Amino acid sequence: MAADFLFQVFPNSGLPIYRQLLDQVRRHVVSGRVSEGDFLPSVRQVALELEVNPMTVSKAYSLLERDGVVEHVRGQGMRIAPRPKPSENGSLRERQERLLPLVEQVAAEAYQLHLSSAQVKVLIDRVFKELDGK
Amino acid sequence: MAADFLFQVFPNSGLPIYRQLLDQVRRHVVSGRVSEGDFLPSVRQVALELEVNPMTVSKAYSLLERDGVVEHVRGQGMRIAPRPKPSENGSLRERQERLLPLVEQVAAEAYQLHLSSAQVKVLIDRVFKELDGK
DNA sequence: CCATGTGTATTAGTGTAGTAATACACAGGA
DNA sequence: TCCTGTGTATTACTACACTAATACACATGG
Repeated sequence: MAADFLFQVFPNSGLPIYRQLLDQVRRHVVSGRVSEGDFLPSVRQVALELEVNPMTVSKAYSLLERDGVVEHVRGQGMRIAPRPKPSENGSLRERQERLLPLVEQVAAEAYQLHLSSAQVKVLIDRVFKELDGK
Repeated sequence: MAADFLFQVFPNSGLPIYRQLLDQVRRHVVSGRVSEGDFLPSVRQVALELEVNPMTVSKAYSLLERDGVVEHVRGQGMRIAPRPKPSENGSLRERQERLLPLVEQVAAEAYQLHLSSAQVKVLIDRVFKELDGK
């Protein structure tokens, strides 16, 4: 599948390495670059390629497992997990509540930037279209 | 004006004290609890009331000043700054770009939660209405 | 000019997040 | 069984975030 490598890190970016990896996997998932059932490159493989410690990669993978994005298969590695059905994730209302804090942060920042709710919604559409497109 | 005190901190909440204060000021501003020209309680006043170090309060105030939320008036304290005109904050496009990273984060999380862009936009409306209402 | 009010520069102490080195447990194929 | 491949528990080091104690600069009103 992926011809070139999935990861890239900037050690001096301020953002911790394990978090950079974690975010990149998430993005690869939503963008469809990796799909349910695919295996991520092994901890040591990533560690060698990026010249970081295996434990750092492991930390990213473990957190992804905790969040249900990947699943650990003994002796084989980390596999992209099936996306849970909506019902297993709580009711619509519960899921919206879970997203609320982030949305509040968006609203607060939008206020400072003099952006109306309509203008924010334009952004939402744009970003969602990006994701679906790929 | 404010009959009771503006601030409240939970030292063991995990969130640093200075950030709790900072966020509360921001919320007071967008909610209209404090308005342009109002003075915030002095560093020492807050420090006494909340039993924290004055420097901790000062840190929150300084960051708010850096972000243009308040302005330092020598000998008098921190005053809520006039909200900058949209034009001084960059073009519409620039301001939207500034908000983009947060929106992308929302989209990623919404994906995991099986929330459509329409469902996210409902949330946006709800939160914005909250703010305008006050 | 002194007393009292602002906020803050400087310095230091403490906890913890991030990273790394090592050794281990488990799975699968030769 | 042994070899090699998974991921990880444990431990330790280091940098930095957070907080605090102190002393200072500036403004204002008596």
